[in-house]
Amino acid sequence: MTAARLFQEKGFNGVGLTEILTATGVPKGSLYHHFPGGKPDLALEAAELAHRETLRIIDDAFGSAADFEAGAATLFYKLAKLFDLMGKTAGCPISQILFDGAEDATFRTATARYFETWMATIAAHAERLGVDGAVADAQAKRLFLTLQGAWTLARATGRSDTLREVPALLFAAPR
Amino acid sequence: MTAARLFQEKGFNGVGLTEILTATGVPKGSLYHHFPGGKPDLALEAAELAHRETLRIIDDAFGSAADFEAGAATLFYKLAKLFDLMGKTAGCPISQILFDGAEDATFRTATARYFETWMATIAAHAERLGVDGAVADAQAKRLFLTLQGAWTLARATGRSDTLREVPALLFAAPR
Amino acid sequence: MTAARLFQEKGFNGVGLTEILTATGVPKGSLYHHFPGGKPDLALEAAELAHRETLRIIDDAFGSAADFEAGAATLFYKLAKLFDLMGKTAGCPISQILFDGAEDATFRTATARYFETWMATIAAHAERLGVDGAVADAQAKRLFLTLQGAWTLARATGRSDTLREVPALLFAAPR
Amino acid sequence: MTAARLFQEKGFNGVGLTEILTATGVPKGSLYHHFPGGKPDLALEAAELAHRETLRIIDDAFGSAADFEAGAATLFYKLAKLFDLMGKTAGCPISQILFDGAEDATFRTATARYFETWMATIAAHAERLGVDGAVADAQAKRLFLTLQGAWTLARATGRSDTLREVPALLFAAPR
DNA sequence: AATGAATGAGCTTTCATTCAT
DNA sequence: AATGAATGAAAGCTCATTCAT
Repeated sequence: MTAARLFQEKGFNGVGLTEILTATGVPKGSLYHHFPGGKPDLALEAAELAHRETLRIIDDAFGSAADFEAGAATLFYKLAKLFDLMGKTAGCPISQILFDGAEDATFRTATARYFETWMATIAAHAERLGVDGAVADAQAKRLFLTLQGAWTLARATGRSDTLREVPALLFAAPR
Repeated sequence: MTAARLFQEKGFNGVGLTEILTATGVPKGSLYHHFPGGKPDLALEAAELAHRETLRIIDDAFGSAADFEAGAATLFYKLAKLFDLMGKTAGCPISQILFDGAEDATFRTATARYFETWMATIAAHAERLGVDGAVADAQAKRLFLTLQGAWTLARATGRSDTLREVPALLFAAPR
Repeated sequence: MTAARLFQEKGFNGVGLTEILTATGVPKGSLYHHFPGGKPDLALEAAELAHRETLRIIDDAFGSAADFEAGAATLFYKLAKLFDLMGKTAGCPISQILFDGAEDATFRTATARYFETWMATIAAHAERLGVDGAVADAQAKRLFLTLQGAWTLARATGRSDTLREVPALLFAAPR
Repeated sequence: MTAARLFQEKGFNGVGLTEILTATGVPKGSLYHHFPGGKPDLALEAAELAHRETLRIIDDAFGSAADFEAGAATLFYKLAKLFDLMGKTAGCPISQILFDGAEDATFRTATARYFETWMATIAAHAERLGVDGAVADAQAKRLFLTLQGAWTLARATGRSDTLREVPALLFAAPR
């Protein structure tokens, strides 16, 4: 959906309903038929969409991977490519869509749920690829947190390589 | 400044100038004398303030530390405490203040500059504490990216422990 | 009908079609089959309903009365009770339904017709109960005007006694 | 004020802010400077204005009167003239302005206060003109209620004579 | 230098109504 | 005959900014 993309670029408060409506060609009155809750409702659905797309990307990356490290590398490459495609200005869709107004509890809990699903999915892939149970959870969390950070930094610098360099940082770097 | 705090909680687009003015008691017309550029100008200054405060926290944490790991632990504890103090709803001040509208290049470059300063500062502390050159840079970047991610996740979950658990994740977790 | 009641409480412009439809369970599209003229049409019918109900109350009150004064007393007591039942917030149904927008001539003439019917009916009861012709008309008009006024005042004060006190005012008060 | 007049003609819900703004030439943003509470605030002030004007008319009518009946006659003549001047479509300003949404307690209590002031003022004039205490109160109330009713009926019929005929009804009519 | 008043474009949302099925 | 989807005009209100003082 176009709305998801606009939110992802400018954040929940950064996009106006009029802007979305114009961009999509949808007439003004129609929106409240499909999203009776208005803008928050629309954002929630856009987030759900972005969430599912992200899950798909995670599964694609790890699904065909030989091991966890290879899967992670693929994942960051895919995200970097997407980042470039979207104009080097979009961040993590979920935080962008749901996080300007952290005062809204619905938004916060939805965000938490999505993030936890991502971590759980990554952990599941790790286990499937031979990583030991508890280690898998830690690895998944580490990967997720770094991913969030790298997304933010990439947005600031405008460099998608910020994302591509993460796997090396995670697995090759000495401690 | 109060403005910095409001921005940090609700993001650049999430706060209205009126809200800030009311909260600070500053009269409406005055703002444009001190910040001729208007809201962006104010945000830039609030960000600068938040940046310096963050630097101070980093220096405090590592300044009195026995080694890099201990410094990192202290840093995350300090941030967690701050997070609780601010109502479990604030995120990284820089991204909150400058990042709704990544379309603004001034905002983006300022953000990048701040982030790089943080990483460089952390790296310098690492070296001072005995971490080898290239390794120090990688460690600093890893710490920064994870910090960003953890801040975001903490905001979503409302749990400051998300931040406190990071050091264990970074240094104790097997790979 | 539920619509009549909503109009009576909030006035023609104070109620939305959606609100009425929701309250009645009638599907959105159906309305224009039964009321091709839309909202005004519905209001007209609601007014007709309220009118007939009012007539019934008038007839009930005077029908079993020993004399005109007794009938009037009963009438005001009935209306006071109804007023309490409706939440102390409803006024004369006809003015509420048809009178926000006096610009509509159809509404105005309908209102005039209803009011005149009420006065004529009361006058007829008066004559039947022994009041002399011309006097009956004056009495009926006086009663009607005071009734309107008392309804309005009752709405403002939220006191149904405002209505109950009218008969004493009309018949016992010295001049 | 123009706003008062528009409200008086169409009721609180019957007038749009835009309509008022256009009619007065006042720009959109200005309104909320002078009336921070928005439309209700504006309505409250318009009502206050109308209230004072009404008081003035009452005082004018009774001030130069030889006795209470003469004062009442003058009052109704003045109101009838005003009614014609305003296009035979305006009703009691207070009920028109504050009464669509009787759900608003502020509106209701303001209305009650105004009405009681009117009655008290009329009663005071009555006493001054020689009417006995308790009788004066009853007379004032009777006059007020009938006035309200007549205003409504005049609006429905479009005949200002409805108002002019009230004094005869009140004082000459046999009982 | 400092400010409260003023501004109009824009905000999200609701409205009464029409239409394709 | 009956209806949920669709519609754009208008609703009330807030916005960041400018200006006369």
